[in-house]
Amino acid sequence: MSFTLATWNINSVRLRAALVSRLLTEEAPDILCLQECKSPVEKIPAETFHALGYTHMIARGQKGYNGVAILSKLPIEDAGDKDFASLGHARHVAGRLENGVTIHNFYVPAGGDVPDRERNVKFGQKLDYLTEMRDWFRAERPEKAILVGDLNIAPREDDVWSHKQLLKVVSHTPIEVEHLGQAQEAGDWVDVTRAHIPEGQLYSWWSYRSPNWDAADKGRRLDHIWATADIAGAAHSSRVLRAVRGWEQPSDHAPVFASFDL
DNA sequence: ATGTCTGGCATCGCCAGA
Repeated sequence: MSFTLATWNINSVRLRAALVSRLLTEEAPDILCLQECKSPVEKIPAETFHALGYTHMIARGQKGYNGVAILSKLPIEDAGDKDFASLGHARHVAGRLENGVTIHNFYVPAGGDVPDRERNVKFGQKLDYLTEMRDWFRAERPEKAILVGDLNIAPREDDVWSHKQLLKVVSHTPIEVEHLGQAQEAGDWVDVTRAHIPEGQLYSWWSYRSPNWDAADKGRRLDHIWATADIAGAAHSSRVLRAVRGWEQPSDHAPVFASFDL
């Protein structure tokens, strides 16, 4: 069984339903995982995606913030969700394909502006969220699983436009990178994107606040595709669709793709 | 500090979150 999977922080699935349709039409991934849908599940334009062949949707939503969804051409069953750090947020949902592969779709908390949990509650929540992910993976020992999403951390020096200038900026601080690394290690997760693209600067997000995002290229790789070690070797063809960041009224994130031959 | 977006509403201008 072969399939192509994509992950994309859409920053409002209702406002950008036409962009989702365009990606589904032009790139036709078998599975698209969305984050920041910012919509209750019942208001996601599922019929629009259904008409394009995405007849399955598993989603968790809330009013205004967060929200994750998995759109699929392939049959997929709901495999539950977790509310790490007990935030009461819709930040995770899992689906299981007929071949037994589980897909986890995550939206890790952004963590606010100040990288100090004593002064910024949101930063502490982000670290707690990652710690609870780690503990869950330690207990669960996931197999035949894929984890995607906006993890809101750019772990490597070449995942940001300036390692030095971002060391104290939330998303690239050493403590966040350490927490993410522990969660990754606990689940024996392979960073599929970097396994395929090991060299060079690679980003999936460019701030709305920076004009000329393309020329300035002050990006960060916040969006990830991981796979457990048992199936990571079946992955190939990873890529970031940078051009999507240049579409009209875009999300500030570009979609990340990978294919699997299982 | 600034920049730019989003959804929500004690809504038509502001706020929080990112």
